Amino acid sequence: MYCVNAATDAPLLRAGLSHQIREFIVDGISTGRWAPGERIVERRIATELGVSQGPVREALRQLEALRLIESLPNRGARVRAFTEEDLAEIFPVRAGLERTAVELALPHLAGRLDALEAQNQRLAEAAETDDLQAQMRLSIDFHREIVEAAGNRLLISVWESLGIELWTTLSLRIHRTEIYSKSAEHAQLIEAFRRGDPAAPQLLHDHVMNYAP
Amino acid sequence: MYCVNAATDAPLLRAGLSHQIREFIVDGISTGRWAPGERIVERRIATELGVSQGPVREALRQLEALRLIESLPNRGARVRAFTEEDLAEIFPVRAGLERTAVELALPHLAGRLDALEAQNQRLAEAAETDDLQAQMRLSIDFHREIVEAAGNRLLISVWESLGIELWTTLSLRIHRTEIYSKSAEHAQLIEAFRRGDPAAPQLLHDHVMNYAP
DNA sequence: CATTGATCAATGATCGATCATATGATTCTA
DNA sequence: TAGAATCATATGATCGATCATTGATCAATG
Repeated sequence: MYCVNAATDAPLLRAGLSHQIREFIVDGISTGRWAPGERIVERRIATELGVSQGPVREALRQLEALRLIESLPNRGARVRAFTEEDLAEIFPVRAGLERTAVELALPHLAGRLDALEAQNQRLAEAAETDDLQAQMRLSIDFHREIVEAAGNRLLISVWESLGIELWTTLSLRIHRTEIYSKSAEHAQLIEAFRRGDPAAPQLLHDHVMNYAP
Repeated sequence: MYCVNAATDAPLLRAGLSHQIREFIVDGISTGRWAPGERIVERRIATELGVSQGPVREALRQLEALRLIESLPNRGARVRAFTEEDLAEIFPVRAGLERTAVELALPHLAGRLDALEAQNQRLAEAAETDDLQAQMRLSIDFHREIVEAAGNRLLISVWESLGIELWTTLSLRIHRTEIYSKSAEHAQLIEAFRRGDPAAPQLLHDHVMNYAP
């Protein structure tokens, strides 16, 4: 059993319908189909994708959690106007969370250094190519590895909820911002972790803030 | 137009149905109607409240975001088993966010000191009573005031998403944990803010961590 | 006896239709 | 004609019903 996207005829497997609808809308936003501030009408999407209103609603709620859209009771959803400011707000929060992550992880980060170095190696290799998307993903993976090393599930889930990858992608497409994925900086961080440097949390914090616009 | 809770006959206004259902479930969890680990069946609640499945689903998704329940695709939702560990995980995250908040707020926190002192005054007064719930709420309000002073909307929303009030209430009811709402400590913090003490962020961080179990 | 496959009940996921509200157009009144 | 009242339309919110997946039960098989 499957659905068909009326526009592209691409078959969509049933499992995780709202998930797929979410991807569809994200794509529509990042390609500019829906301009910032524009309304997103549940039923219109439902009709277009050949699904019903329910899954679309769920998708919109998920996008609201990612701060990609705003919605008011009885008045529907609209695409947020991502200003530079919106983007800038992410960095202090992310930096603060990752600083905490290192504080928590430092005791048992020693056993994870291999994974971090492997990660960073891949980033260094990708830096040779011009696949920005891949560089970004690898760079984020490096940070994710650290956050996971903290062993605090809430911290991970809060960090993931920032939707860093998504927002960075949008920022690339919409604001044409630069990406700096300096594996050299990451190497320095790894060294700090290795020697259990008490300044390591702050080092990572500042490293993140350096990305900020 | 209204619905009636079949159990209590309390009329529920239509507006914000999923909101009210959420409160109903939260209440059921905190009073032990649903034990930790127990399944929460969408249709059973829907029938009991005389509503349909949709709003119940939405309520459950909200509770999932608050980490009060867990749910798996096609397998429904169950009450999380809030261990001491779950509770403990909140504190480092909260402490990290509030440290960041002070870092951001410090420059323009001077103008907000009055509000903070008023807040803390109310807490001091409530400490005379034995209304723990009120003390907790006031204590949290003090911290919220600081987070809001940072002027970073994302930070606020992430901090709010921790559901500190809810979790503290549950912790009170389930684990019978103590609450320390030391307005004296808050007064010290205010002093640090007043003199723009660069250690203020860390002071708040440590203050929060002192609450941790 | 353990394993596999079929069957079935429970229930989450989805659907199509209806209800209710917000917004804008239209009419009415002073 | 300005402002209030009324109506029409679009659409979010909710409903009742159906589809599909899961997990349990149990028979058949090796």
